[in-house]
Amino acid sequence: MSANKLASSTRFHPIPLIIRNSLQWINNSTTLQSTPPFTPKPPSIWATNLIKSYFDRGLSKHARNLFDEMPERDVVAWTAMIVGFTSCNDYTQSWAVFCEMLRSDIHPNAFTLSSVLKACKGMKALSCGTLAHSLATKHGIDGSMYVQNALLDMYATCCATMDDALTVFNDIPLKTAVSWTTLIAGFTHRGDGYSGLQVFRQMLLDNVEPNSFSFSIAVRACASIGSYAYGKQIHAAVTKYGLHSDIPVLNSILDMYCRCNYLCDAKRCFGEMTRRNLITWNTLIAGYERSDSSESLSLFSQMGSEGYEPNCFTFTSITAACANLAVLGCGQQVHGGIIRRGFDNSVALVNALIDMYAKCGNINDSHKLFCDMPQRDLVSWTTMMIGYGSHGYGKEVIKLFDEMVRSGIQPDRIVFMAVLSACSHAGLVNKGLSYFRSMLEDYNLNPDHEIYGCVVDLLGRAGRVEEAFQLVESMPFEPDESVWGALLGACKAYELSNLGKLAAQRVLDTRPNMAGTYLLLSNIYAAEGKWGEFAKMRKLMKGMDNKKEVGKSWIEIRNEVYSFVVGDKMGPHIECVHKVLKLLIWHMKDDGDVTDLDSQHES
DNA sequence: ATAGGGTTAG
Repeated sequence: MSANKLASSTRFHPIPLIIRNSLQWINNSTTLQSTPPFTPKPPSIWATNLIKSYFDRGLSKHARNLFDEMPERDVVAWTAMIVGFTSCNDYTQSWAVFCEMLRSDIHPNAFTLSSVLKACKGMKALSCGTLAHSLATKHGIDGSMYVQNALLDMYATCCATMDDALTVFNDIPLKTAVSWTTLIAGFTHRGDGYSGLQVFRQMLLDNVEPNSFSFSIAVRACASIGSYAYGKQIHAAVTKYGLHSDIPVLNSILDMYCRCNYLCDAKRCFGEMTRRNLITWNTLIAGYERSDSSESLSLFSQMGSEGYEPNCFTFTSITAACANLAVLGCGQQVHGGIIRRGFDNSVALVNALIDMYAKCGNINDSHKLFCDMPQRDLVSWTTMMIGYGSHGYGKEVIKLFDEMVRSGIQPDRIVFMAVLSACSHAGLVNKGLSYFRSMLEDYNLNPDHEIYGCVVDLLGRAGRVEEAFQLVESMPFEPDESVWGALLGACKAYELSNLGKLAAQRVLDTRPNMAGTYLLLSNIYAAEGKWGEFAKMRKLMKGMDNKKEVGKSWIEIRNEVYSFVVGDKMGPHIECVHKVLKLLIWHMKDDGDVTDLDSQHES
């Protein structure tokens, strides 16, 4: 029987474990001369061992039943329960067991507190964490290194700032690599990779030897600030330290190269890995999804032929890849694979499917998935709103927003961007402005550059360009290129050349390489008949990489994707396309319903 | 018999 078969046959029959444990005990007692061979271990030790084994197999119910039947339960047994629930990510149960333990007058030790602090971290429950902290002080075990590191981790994860975590860190007399790594992770996981890297540097200056854990989080910090230069240096250090075959470290290096947009380095790193796991593949597939979705799909099939089973992470990236490519047929097949594996209970994955159907033009399927969800998170609502918005259903977006707030979910900046952009495209200007005001008044959210960009776009599209300009002037911070860009778009559409030139100049001040801006500017000059200026702009554009500025459209017909740009000759098919277009226009005129989606006026 | 930090999606 293979090892695999053995594992699966024991999964639902835990009895053989007892036999295995007893054999182990017999072996131990016969080999160790100092232990009397005929004294059996107390039953509570047997039971505690068994509890741990149950949890290792995910059988928390069995563990709980056994624990309930134990006549005497010491700290170790209680702690094993707390550790077990935490390892199954059932933090609430873990905390409940801890409270039950306190009620039973059992004193927690350092093992118990470091474990329960991990549960507090998992629940992000600062109140529980501080209670555990005071108990640690009360029982005089706050000097334990394990407890100190766990406190540091809990405060870093649960608090709004790093202040409390830093206080704990500074009070640790002997800072080990674990303490330093926990602090680096604290900064990095809240998005402050820069501080994370500074702490890593301080760790090296303090002559604390970094290990594989420290390296992987330091590389993650580089990825989060997009620093290829630091990332590459740390990669070199990893090789020097002989950690070039540590899979998690290499996975984070791979991810760093992907996020810094150095796909060549990523592919080389991947090729040099002698050992890989599922995360390795998922990292590369996710990396390619962002910049080369079709390559991402071919990596997916390659992964399958090498015998790896995709998980939820894999499918999320693959679904996003189908969305980016707008390949409905492929996306539907992926959806089938998700259902077949029972992954369709994952909220994140359904969110990705909603986005995929919307981007493939199938907004009804998006809505059906959204309605059938037993649970929705903020991303679900946002994705559905962006989908409706991009299809021109402005009023549906507003309905969804109100429904979301009623269901008790707090909106964030991204949701407001979805609402504002939907209002902008549907011409619901006043409605959009009232949402803009309500952001700060009702939800205490400070509008940032992107939000101002949306509002400028909202006003600009409706032709209220003067008001848009006044808004830009009254902004509490310096407008950036997203704000000026929105104004420029409006100036172009309404042929306001003077303001347009000012806006374009501002965009170019901040982003001198934006080919699209030169294009808009050159068109303004062309419209004015200033052909000398026009030629100058076009000449400036020539030298730059403006490949990404070309707006592409594509359509999937019989499993083939055809993409085309404005004025494309599209080979032999173009004649046929024109005929179909003519027919479509004729039908639309006949119906008198051409502007159906664009005509949602404010009521 | 019970305890620590790291890597993948949205």
